[in-house]
Amino acid sequence: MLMSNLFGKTLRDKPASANLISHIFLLRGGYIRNVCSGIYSYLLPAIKIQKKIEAIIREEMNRIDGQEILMPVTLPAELWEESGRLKTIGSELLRFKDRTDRDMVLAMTHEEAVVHLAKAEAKSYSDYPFMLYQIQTKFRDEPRARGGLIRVREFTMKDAYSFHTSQEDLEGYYEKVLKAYEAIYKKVGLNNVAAICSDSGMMGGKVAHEFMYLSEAGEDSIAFCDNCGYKANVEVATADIEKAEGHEQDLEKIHTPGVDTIEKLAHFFNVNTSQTIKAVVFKAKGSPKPVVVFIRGDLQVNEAKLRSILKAEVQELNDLAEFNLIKGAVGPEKSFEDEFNVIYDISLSGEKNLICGANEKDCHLKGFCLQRDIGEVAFHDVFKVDSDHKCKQCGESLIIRRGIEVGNIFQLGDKYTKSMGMHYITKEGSTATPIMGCYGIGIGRLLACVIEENHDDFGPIWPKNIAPWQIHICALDIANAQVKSASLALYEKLSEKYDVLLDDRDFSAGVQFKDADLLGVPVRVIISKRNLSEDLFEVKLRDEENGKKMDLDGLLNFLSDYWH
RNA sequence: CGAGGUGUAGCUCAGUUUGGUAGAGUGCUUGGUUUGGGACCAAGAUGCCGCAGGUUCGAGCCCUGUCACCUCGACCA
Repeated sequence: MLMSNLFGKTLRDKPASANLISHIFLLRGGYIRNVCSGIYSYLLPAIKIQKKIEAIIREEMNRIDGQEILMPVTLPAELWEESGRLKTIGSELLRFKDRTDRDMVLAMTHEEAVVHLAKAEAKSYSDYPFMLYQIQTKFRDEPRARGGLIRVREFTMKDAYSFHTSQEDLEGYYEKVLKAYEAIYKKVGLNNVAAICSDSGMMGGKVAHEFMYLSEAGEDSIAFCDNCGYKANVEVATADIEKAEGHEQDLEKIHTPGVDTIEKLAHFFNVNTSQTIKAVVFKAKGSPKPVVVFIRGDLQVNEAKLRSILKAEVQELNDLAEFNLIKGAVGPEKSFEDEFNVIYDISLSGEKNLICGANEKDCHLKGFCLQRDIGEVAFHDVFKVDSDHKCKQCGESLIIRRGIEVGNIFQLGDKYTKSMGMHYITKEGSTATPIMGCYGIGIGRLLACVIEENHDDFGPIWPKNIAPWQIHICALDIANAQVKSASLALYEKLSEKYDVLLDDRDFSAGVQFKDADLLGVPVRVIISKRNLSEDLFEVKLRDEENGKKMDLDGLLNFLSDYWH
């Protein structure tokens, strides 16, 4: 490839719309261009990298007996009706009608499509197990795109689906996928990835792992115990809060937006406001009753946990007026539970940790004992783990780190096969429902994360396996006939074995070097009058400060060694 | 959906206070001088000042509405 023919320009300035390292370099280097929020065009360098990432993924998927298929992006809404997700998924699923007024969707994931495909083929136990995967466009109408390729609305995803006749078989295969994923991240040059237990969210199912690239730029929070290895997304993480330090000493720091709420709720318990308990009120989608969560004063409510207990979307309420709480709608003859969906956090279950009420404007008092003052109740784990909490397994302090989700794997069970009526005949001749796993990797996001992990001040430093080109030749002063002929000769020679980019533009050394940095090719060969006068080529590796001079044979040996 | 911010040349941004001929740098085109970390000189091209109404003799600037984009939150395979 001649750089004079390469479509797309590098940018000198940091684009105003970008703040994240990967986003800045992707724009500055001419890898991607924005079309509208969360939707990008990919230019040649990004395509070349993406294809190499895809090749690595294909290799690993094939290794665990995956079969590549390709399903459509456009699906009839009936399929989603069957699984029930047409209703349960909100506006992130793009819906539209075709010319005959038929309801259609743009697939954001392909469980429905793959079950539709598989149920017509896999009729016998002997057809199982099998795994199908594709690398294909997904559309998710995200409420807010962010960070360049980190969070987009249209993207390429590898999604895989496995089908099994037993939970044991699924679990065994799930382990294989987990290993394959670890191999993929390692091969693309992303080392700082942790597999952690996660909330299965809208996908359903029980066991799920997220692969988190740990980075300050991350959108998720993960609780780690560096002592015993416990790790979990804060959405599902738990801790030994009885051993939390300092929650009593820190009382004055505790901020409670709902103090007003607490006071107004207090009389239902026949306690005065100096003994109230921290209460946080939520609205649950589809339920007329407000949800009241009682929790220790130094803890926050984890809305993800609450959502999974209630199996409904929740939204915190700061204004209770709309629920007639205060207007006497609840009299002493009615119990609190009649009017509210009450959740007691497990932080209230210990005798020792007597909680907290509001006596001053925005803090809690200790001295409230739930079991003594209210009576026996059931408790749920609804609190949000924080960094001063102690690991439940070993008692050491937990650390909260940020992460970007670069993949996930789920044991789906029969959620889709059952709802969509997929069956097979067992060895004994009876009918059974297969169970599924599903496994995803967002490729663009992975590419962006590789930049987050591999860059310097001047641009990305692409790992060998996914670099857009193998060798980048800088021809300094190509207007000089000697430089020109030497550059073209070397370009042709190296192109026999390698994927080479030749900067044949008559630009100053500085411009060529800056652009080369932005393209991040691992090996740079510099041809100049100065080097030619010694009959030498200069080789500079992208991740090293200084170059080395060598003759043609030395160069060829070096390259064949480097790219074995 | 909640809070905040920004829309002026391909890109980065000034100009808006106090209404009066549309600006700079960079990029682009041409010619010349240069050639080891975004060189220099000269000449050029490039704008529905996001869009729509309104006020005014006159609007990039004031008013109203609207759209888009960015950040934080909410949501998220």
